Amino acid sequence: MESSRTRREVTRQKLYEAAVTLIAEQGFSSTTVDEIAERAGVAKGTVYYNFKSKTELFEELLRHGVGLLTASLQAAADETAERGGTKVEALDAMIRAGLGFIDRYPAFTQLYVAELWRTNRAWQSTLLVVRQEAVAVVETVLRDGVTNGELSKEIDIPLTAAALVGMVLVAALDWQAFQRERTIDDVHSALSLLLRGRVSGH
Amino acid sequence: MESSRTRREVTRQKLYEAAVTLIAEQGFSSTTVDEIAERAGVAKGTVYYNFKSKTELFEELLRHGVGLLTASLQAAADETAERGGTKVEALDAMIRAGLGFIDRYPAFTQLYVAELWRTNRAWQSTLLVVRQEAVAVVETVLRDGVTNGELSKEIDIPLTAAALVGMVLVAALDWQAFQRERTIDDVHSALSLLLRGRVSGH
DNA sequence: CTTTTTGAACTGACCAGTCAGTGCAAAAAT
DNA sequence: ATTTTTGCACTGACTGGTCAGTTCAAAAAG
Repeated sequence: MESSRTRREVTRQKLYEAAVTLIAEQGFSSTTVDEIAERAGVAKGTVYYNFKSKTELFEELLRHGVGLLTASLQAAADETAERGGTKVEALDAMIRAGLGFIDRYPAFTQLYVAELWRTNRAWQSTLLVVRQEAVAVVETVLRDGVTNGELSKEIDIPLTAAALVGMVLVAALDWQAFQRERTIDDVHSALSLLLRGRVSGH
Repeated sequence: MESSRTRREVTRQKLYEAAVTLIAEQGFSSTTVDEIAERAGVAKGTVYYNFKSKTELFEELLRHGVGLLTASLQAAADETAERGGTKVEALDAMIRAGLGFIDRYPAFTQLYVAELWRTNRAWQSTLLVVRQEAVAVVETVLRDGVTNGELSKEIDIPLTAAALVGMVLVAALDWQAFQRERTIDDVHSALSLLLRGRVSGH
């Protein structure tokens, strides 16, 4: 049972990995279950032994991926706080963590962005929950920064959080897709400059 | 002849409008040609009379939409220049124009973002061209700002342009999807603050 | 002995694209 | 003035193929 959970775990992981790249490339509907099974090196029957349906496989994939992202953002924020860093430093660390995540799981990010704002989809409610968890991490840091006077009281927390997340997401996807020659540090510096307001002026 | 060209034009426009919302909601593959035809109030054959294929309809839709966006960004930049405004003001005006566009065509924006970073798709090359046109407008303003000393020489133009576009896109889509009660001015102020570096400090 | 996986065959719904035919308005012929 | 022709725009039933999901007996893993 202990060992069987492991075997099952391994198969599920292989299926996640196969599904995430295929769906990122082609979208959910034009990715077939046969393709996923083949890429994972597993029989089609196994997919249905492990997941109720193609949709359920996808929903669990979303939960799994956003869980990793949220944990990584939270860890970056916590480390900065422990070191006694400022909130801007925490945001900076979170940008870096976000970039690291996207670098490690570009397909997942792509797929997440592609699905996030769609309405009328089976997994809409799953996405809503999962998005809220991720955005909440950023919002909390912003709120703390305003409370302790480090950040301007004028900022609109939910909108600024969304804008920051968007800035990182889009810059990173663009980097992956169109500007491969850049290093993660290049991207991080560009975003850091924007965050710290050093674009205009000097 | 005059009237027949108009009739075709009207039908195509109806098909664009039907396709854009359906594809934004459901994605390209799970939107059927029958649905598009029904929503447009025409027969399925009419779709194929007007477009070679479902894919071609979609590609022309992309060209059409991004054309509108690019024109609107360019107009904002030009107006600011004519008034003798600064480059930061021009960027600010472009943010506003971008938000206006997204407000007017939310479905199009959604669909554009969902498709932009997908690889291995039939319309990849169309998207590449069309994206470049839009980003180039922002890059030009940034470049001019650096040249005339108004913007920091340290900024990385392509990455900063991508980040700015991303900030606007994601904040606006989030506004449309999750924060409907906000006005366009709220969103604009939040983004303007970020652009002008007034988030940290005062 | 139980859990998990295999693989192949099958079903039934669904869908992109086709095509023979309709309607109609303007041009040409009478 | 009336009839005939032309061709554009559109129609919708039909086809050939695809794919999610099922079934199951047998094998492998533990």
